[in-house]
Amino acid sequence: MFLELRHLRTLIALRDSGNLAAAAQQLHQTQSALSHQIKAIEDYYSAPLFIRKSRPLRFTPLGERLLQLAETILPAVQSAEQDAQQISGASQGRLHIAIECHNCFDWLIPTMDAYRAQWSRVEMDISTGFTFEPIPALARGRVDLVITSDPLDLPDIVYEPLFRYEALLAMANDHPLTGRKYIEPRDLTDQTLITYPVEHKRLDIYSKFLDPAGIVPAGQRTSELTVMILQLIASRRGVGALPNWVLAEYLGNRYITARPLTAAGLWATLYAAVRRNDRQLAFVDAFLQRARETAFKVLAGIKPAADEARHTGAGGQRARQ
Amino acid sequence: MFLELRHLRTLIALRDSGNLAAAAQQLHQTQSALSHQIKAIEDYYSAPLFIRKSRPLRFTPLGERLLQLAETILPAVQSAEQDAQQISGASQGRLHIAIECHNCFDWLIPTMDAYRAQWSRVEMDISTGFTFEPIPALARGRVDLVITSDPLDLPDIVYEPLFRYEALLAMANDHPLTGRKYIEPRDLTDQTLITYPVEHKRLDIYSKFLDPAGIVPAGQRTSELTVMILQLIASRRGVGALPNWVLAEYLGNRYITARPLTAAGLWATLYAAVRRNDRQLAFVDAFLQRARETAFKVLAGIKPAADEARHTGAGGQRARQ
DNA sequence: AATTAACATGAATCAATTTCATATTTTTCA
DNA sequence: TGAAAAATATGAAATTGATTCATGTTAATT
Repeated sequence: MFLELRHLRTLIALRDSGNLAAAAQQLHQTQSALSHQIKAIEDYYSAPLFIRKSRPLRFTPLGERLLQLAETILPAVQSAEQDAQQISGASQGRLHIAIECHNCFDWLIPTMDAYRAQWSRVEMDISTGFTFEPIPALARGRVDLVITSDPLDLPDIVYEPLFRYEALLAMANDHPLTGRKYIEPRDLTDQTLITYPVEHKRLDIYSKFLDPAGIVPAGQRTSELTVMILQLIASRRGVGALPNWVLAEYLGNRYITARPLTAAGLWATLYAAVRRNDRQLAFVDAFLQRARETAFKVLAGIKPAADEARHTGAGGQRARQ
Repeated sequence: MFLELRHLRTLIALRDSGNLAAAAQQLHQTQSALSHQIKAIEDYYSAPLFIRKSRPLRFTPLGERLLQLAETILPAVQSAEQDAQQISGASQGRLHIAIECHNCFDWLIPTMDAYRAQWSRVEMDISTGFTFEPIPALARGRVDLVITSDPLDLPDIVYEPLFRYEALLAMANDHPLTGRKYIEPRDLTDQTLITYPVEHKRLDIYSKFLDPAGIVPAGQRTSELTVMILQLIASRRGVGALPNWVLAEYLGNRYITARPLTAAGLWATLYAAVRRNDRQLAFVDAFLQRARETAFKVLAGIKPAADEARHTGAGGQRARQ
């Protein structure tokens, strides 16, 4: 009568990821939040849930028992929630999505396909938010969900984190910079940078990497299409910063190599912005889950290669907007 | 990912008790709280959980599905929590209980027996709080739990509701007032009232029934012992106000009859007072659960007779302290 | 021993839940 | 059918609870 599902979900995440900080990230919360939460359980039982020293983290018998409960129960909850959504009539609704990222299609299309299978009565539509301001449009009800990586604070708009990604510098396989473990701003002084054709300040590689160091690359070139950018990079016309999930499938073939920007890496979070009231609707919530799930699968494929080998992105503690 | 156990517990209570207000009472919350909570679920699924018209309340398929989830899951949670308590080492602790009610033994002893079976390492003790002020003693750490029916507001002391009970006027079987459906203050002007020997203001029959009406009974007599009071009543020495749960077993034999005080009945809530910090300890929490459970069983036996036949105690909305 | 990673903690903030007070709807009964 | 009673709903305020922020402490690593 004390436990809540939230606690059980935390335990699962903790087991899956092996340490508090990583679990917190998986749940889009801070390490502190989980620490407090676990402490609450431990205080309640006056006993520890896991052994702090020792990695990979080991659970105590108490922890194991609750974990076991989580394992038996959470799937039942999930399937009940699915049934409930189905029963409640694949309730109709509208989900007009605006995207602010050129390459989100990679995971968005699969997400929408999977989503549509369950929510056939929800009317979906995508528009690219390059010709209008998506967030104000969201506030005004013109669109219902905006995918963006920089939250703009407006009343009644909330930002649900979808996943974190890392921008990597992609270059031809035989490019001199492939020798580096990671790239520093001054490495780009004599390079041509290939980007999407959007405002300067909207490109993280400028706003978070080059500009702070006062570096300007030798040349710039733009393209609307991700595949085109990759073509240009492969054919040695320049280098470009792209999200790890985009590069995932291209790193397989031997034309392109990617390196982190900065030792710590250049990380960002992708959010789904929705109106505050819509957040608590099943058909919206389900979309968010699908998106996270799809993205997770895409990213899981590249984890060992691009991510876990290095720092885990120690960065700040910020979790949501 | 939206549901919490809290929601499921509400659904079960709702099914068990057939209407919102009763469910709320069972959960020691207000009707309003449950209404809001259910609305939240319904908003989420954009579909109703139960059909409002029609009593006994009927669930929709959506409601049924979630109810089914609750039924499969909650027992698992309960047994896991029990195991967890066991594992966590039947953690030792101290539970010195002070009671402010003369007749609480009726359910307290069974409660303690059941409790001790699970929590053998918890050191228990009872003292009657008639020679000292129990709540200050609790604050000072002299005792750990106080059973009382009138909360005294102190910082760091919280009151956990155990159950509601009704004070009934007990009288000999052939007493003239047995003719009444319920008793009014002036009915007692020519009666002798038998009470426990405690302060006038601590007796609800005075503070909430006779005093407001400005009535003084013809005589008064006191006794420490519940059985003695019952003896006196049965032998026509007077009448006395006793909680419904005390009378439950004595109404069986044909010596005593009980009637509500006032058409609405004279209701009160029995609380367990604990230090704020202690509330979130498993061994304390477990005691509260046991107490409620035991009390529930005792009261269940008399429900149809003394309670449900009349008003359900429409009274206020207040749920906890 | 110094450095870094991992976890803990107190205070402040933010969000969610609950209550209070009252309105609305439904049911019952004369 | 209308009045009274019962049941449920609702908005705003208050309370409680959870999360973050900023930083401290402990454990692991080089």
